[in-house]
Amino acid sequence: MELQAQQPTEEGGSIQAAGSSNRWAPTPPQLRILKGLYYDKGFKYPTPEQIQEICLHLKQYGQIEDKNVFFWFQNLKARERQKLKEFRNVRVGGSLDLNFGSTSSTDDGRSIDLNFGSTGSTSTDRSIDLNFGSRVGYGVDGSIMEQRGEYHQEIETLPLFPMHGEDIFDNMKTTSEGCSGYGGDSRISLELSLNSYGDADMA
Amino acid sequence: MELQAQQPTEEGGSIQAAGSSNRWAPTPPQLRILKGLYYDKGFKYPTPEQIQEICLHLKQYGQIEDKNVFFWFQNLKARERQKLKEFRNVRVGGSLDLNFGSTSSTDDGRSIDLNFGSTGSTSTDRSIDLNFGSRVGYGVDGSIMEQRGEYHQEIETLPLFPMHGEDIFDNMKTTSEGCSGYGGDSRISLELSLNSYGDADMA
DNA sequence: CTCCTATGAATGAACG
DNA sequence: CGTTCATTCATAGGAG
Repeated sequence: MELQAQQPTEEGGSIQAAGSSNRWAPTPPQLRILKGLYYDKGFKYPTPEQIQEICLHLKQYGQIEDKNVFFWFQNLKARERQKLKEFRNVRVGGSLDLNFGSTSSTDDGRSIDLNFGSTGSTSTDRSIDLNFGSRVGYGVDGSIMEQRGEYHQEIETLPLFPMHGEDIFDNMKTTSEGCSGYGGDSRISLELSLNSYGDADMA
Repeated sequence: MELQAQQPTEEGGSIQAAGSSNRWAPTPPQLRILKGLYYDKGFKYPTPEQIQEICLHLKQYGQIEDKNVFFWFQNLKARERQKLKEFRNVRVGGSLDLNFGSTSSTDDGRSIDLNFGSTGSTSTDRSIDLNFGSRVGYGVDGSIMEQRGEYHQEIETLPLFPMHGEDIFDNMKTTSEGCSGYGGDSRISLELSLNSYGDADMA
């Protein structure tokens, strides 16, 4: 939801001059850095803080926002995983020794030039059925989730509907785990030193 | 990649009614109601009972289950919180060295000038956006992430198979048989008489 | 110009 | 609850 008009108007200096494309596109330098982080450093799970830092630095090379960095990592991870998964399906029972880098994280592996299934190949058939079977039994009878309690910051007791006053569910999880208590603050110092990353994009 | 069965772009909307996708997609009316509850009434913490009732009413506008409502609220809350926290304690100061040996690191200081469009940030932000419907691009304001403690950094233990298919809802009432005590009395009258809440798309 | 691919973006679902 | 995964939508840019 939140389908808001994403007119880059807010930003005086958008990427492109006159609203050409509303979509962010990484500039070569930005791409180089991002790839460097991901492949060379194996940075696949940047924390929000790191994302901000990365974003800040990338701003030197062009307009960019946190979400762009966020999505970039998310997409890259997702796509790599997706392709790997497909491979597994293809080589079902097969003895093909696909010598792929196979998620060689924290090392090299940036030579991931997965290029298969291009142009009508019969195999690429992925069945997205993880034997769900009964699709979870959350019937209408009442699927309870973790509802912490009936006190928040301010219960407005909105009478959206009469609750009969009768407590139907008197036993929910009540997961009272005071989770989210990290408190820790470890400054990670990424000392990247790569200097070669085909600025000429890939392919 | 693989050929994605994309909508033939018939209607403006693109909701694969039922049977197509495994994933639930709110129909415009449902979305309107949900948003109305969340933004208009500030209803952000529905109890299990309320979730069921909401779900029940939303079924008039399309297939939907409890968990959908539950997730919808959860996601909206989470995302909204992310955006707000983004502006707070922007303690950058990490040592993220993004200078990959090239391109003069004109690090003229990391002035945290995250130019986020909507920097309102207030406690009562229940009027975030209700602009959708005119499918003319979407995108969001322009900010995500939040800064919290970081716990996983070098770990990238990717589970071979996330494997889900487990009943997310632990369970529900087990002995409260009285749940159906209001057989015909279930006058769940939600005040879903919201005003215009951007509601276009296909219906 | 049309078709196709790569990829940014959005969001439902799920994990810990 | 915050974060991550999975799936899908939409579009810029290249090939034909």
